[in-house]
Amino acid sequence: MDLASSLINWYESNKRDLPWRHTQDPYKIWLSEIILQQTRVQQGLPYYEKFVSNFPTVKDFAEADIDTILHLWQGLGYYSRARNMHVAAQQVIDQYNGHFPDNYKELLSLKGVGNYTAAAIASFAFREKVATVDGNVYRVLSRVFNIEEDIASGKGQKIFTEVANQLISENQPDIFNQALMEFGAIHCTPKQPKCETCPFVQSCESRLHQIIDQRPVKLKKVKVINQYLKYLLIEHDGKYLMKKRQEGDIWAGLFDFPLVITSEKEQSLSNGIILENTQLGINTKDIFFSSEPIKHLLSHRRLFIEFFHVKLQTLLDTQSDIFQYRWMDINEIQSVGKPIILENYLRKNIY
DNA sequence: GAGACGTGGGG
DNA sequence: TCCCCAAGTCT
Repeated sequence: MDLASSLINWYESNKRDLPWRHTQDPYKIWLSEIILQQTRVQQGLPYYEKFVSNFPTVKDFAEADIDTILHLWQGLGYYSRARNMHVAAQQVIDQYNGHFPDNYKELLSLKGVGNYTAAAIASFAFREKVATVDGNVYRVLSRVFNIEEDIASGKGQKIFTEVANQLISENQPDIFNQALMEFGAIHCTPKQPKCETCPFVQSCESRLHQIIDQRPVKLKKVKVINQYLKYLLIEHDGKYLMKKRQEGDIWAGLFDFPLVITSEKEQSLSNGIILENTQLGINTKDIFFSSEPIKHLLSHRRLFIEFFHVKLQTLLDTQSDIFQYRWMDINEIQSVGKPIILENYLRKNIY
């Protein structure tokens, strides 16, 4: 039996029951694929349910307010996914008459839909014979065929895509794609793969050479930097000063408090630093409470965060609109998307 | 092509 | 505690 058939057999008796496997609706498949990018199934599941029930159709999604979408997305990370989805939904409405494009090539034109996601939608919703090449596929193929090429390189991506498209089932490309990824996700796992019960153990080349733990080859190492964030919770008349974060930085589109960022650990918060970073006329003597530092890890930064509570007796005489600041009460703050670190802190101390 | 972009889980 | 990672894409 060929690899594709064995894989599909394995899949039929081992697959997880996941909601997006019960639909052929390209919209719902698109939702699930974007949500699952760089995200575990367990973390993505509740978000999928939330989005499907809040926006049953791509039209509902396209017409929604981006702030509502980002609030629903809160806690999932990689917020550009949500912003890009909003654009893509509008593309579907405007350019495709409200119907998702039904082929790989056109799907690629949608914002936030790259090689992987276009292949996923094309094969799952329309049975197009195009391989989905994700992290699981890299891992499984690199092990079974002992492919040494760096998966982060352009050459590597080309090689793995070719191999996958060579293996893909003629009649069931959709099931094959699901099966290969599922096999990587729950059987040929990054750590402690279940080689004892693997249907391919006899022919797995990296297993034969005992170098499974060296596959796939991933050379790229992300550099992690330290940053020290000091948030100012400026309160007046039951409202707090916030602003929407702009494009080109983390948490773009989410709401945030004024903050001071330094790359070195500062001993104290001086008036000069506050003024320089926030342009607000806040004085350190207005601070009546400061929290213990909280460590928050991003994939590319180590954040050390402190919260400084400021109570204003009189309103700031700065022109806060110029800096796009606005006063928001607790209800408003709860209703918008915020970095998870803020949501956690507010829940514990303010809400 | 390298780097940026979040969060949570597991060893 | 630390490191790696989880259904990638954009700039």
